Amino acid sequence: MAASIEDVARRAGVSIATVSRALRGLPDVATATRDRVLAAAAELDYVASPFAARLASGRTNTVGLVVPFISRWYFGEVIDAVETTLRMAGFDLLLYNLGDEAGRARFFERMPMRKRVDAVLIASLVLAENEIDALLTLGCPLGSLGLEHDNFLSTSIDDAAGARVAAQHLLALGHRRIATIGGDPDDPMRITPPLRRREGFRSALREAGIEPDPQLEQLGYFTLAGGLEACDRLLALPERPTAIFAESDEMAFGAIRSLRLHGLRVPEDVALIGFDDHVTAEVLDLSTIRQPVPAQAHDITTRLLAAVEAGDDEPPTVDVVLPTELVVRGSTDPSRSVYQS
Amino acid sequence: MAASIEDVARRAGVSIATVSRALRGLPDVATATRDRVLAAAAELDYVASPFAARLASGRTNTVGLVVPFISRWYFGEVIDAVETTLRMAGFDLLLYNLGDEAGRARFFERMPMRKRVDAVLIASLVLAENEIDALLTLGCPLGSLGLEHDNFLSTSIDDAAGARVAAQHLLALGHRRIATIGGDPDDPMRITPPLRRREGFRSALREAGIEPDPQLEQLGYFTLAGGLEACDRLLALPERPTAIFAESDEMAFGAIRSLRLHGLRVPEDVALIGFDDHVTAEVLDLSTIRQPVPAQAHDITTRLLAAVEAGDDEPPTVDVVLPTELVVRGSTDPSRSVYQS
DNA sequence: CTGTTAGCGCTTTCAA
DNA sequence: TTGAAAGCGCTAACAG
Repeated sequence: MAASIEDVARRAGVSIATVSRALRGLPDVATATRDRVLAAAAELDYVASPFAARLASGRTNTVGLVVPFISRWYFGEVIDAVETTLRMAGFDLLLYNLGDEAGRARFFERMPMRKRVDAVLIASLVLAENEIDALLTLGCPLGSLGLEHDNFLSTSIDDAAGARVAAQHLLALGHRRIATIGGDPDDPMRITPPLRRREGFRSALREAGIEPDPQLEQLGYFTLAGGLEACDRLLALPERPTAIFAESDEMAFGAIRSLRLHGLRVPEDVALIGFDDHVTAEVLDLSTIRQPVPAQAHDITTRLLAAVEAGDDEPPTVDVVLPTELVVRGSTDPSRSVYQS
Repeated sequence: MAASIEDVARRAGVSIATVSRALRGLPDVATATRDRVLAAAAELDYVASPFAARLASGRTNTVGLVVPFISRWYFGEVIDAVETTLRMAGFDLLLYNLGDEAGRARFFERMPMRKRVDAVLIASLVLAENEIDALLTLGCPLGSLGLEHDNFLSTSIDDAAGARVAAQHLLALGHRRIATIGGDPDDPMRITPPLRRREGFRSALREAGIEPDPQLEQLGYFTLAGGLEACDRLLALPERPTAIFAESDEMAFGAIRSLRLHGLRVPEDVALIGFDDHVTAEVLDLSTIRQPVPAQAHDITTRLLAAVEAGDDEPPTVDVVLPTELVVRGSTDPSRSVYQS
């Protein structure tokens, strides 16, 4: 069997209490004693049993991360960054994937993280009242990525502002008939961006004296295939748009494909801008609104850990908003285009 | 504070041992007693403390999943499927992302899963001797996804056979000058597919009496951008290939982009086939070799859990190989093409 | 079928 | 600065 704290204590000639203190770097341990303990632990290849430690201390050293999906670009980036940040802080990551409505309902009903995490991070979910209540019963710091919630720490971008910038970029290029491909605000999974990006887009048009045309707002469901179909519908209109704002790069990729299949050139026939700055956007020469996903994930995770460290079970709501950035590439600017005509 | 087992025992008028048995569904509990316990637990909204249970039983009800990357299609699918399977079995998922060589070295040195998992699943990694030894010290069932290892349960596909089928498909279409875009067999991260897919590709050519031409084998590093550049290099050859086999769909997507930028038609000028059947392959009308990622992940996870359940710390090596399937789309078959010419 | 009693391997007072 | 001892909240014999 693996060595226990008693083995180390015996070997170092001290009590188990001293071993515990020495190994955790607590003060009030003589340097010589600490060295002896460290040496003994190293020789025995000792690691503390996390479960015993958790039971005794009440701290789990684990953070729960809740995502609606795993296999989408944004969430992959989030999981990656959160995992890295937690790992460096010596925390474990407990991952919960909602998957669909049924999974979401089951999750909030059973609250499977009860008694097993020090903090919870929710990624890009618009939470209902009862869902928030369920999380609050956990009695630990709560974090939200992508939008604010009362009683949550949050880190996000200004989706509306980003969408405005995208629309304004197209307007500045002289476009007046601008379409958007977006998520479904009524999607039962209620993920964050749809509502706000749509809103920002519309406000930019209105400021330019253009009344948003419902026909020019198509649903792409945040998938490539959805973006393709939405673009097909736009191109089937009697008067097609001269520019398209896709509320995510993945939908923009689908739009590129659709435009190609229709024999239309980008940006000469139709200009296109996305949102996210997906790794693939550069390759496809897609203009976009860049959002810093790893930075957001790192920021919220770090602050959540700080709250745990401070023993602050209900930290005051603090919302951090990170900037987005317009990235102009060939899909809107012909002078930069690497597309074939 | 949350209710403990004693609260439930008191409320149900039984001992804590009975509560434990009743709640875990053990036999030898009178139905009436069980009902009373269940009712009391429900009223108190009781859930057992996993840490106390783990400490007492020695079982962690947790499986460690080790992946080299998170933000790649294959691994996203794997994480998703493993998480779902574990969740349904009441197990927690502990996710470890290697990220790069340094992270990989750190992982195998510290073995951060020691004393915290009942089984370990390694995704698509070619393990070195010392890495295998490190894992064996965990003394729990080990699983490998994507290739076999001694002393591991494994589930994979026959990468070589899949690649052969891809090459044979191109040969059957009359192509003789066939290129491949693959991973780097010398990649320090040593992920699985590169070696075998390359091998299968070459053997198919040889059987057709064609000696593989090193110039026609380019590295795409399993990324879209890498695939694009590899394809650029192929098209820059004095005599360009008439068909390309990309060892992953993501690299094939890059190749599609490259071909487009060169003004070449698919499949008229250059035929293209990928490997994986990425969700996007259908949208891009890409022929490919379909591999069942969720099924593989589910199979290995289920068998790993069975070994845990059986208390079988060193289950005999059993390698399951799931079939791949040729999916013909427009990128190789002009008659099915939806591409613009 | 049910209760009693030891632990599981740590952390954390409290004394010394 | 260190040690003794009392738990943390369960599970698992062992009796009865």
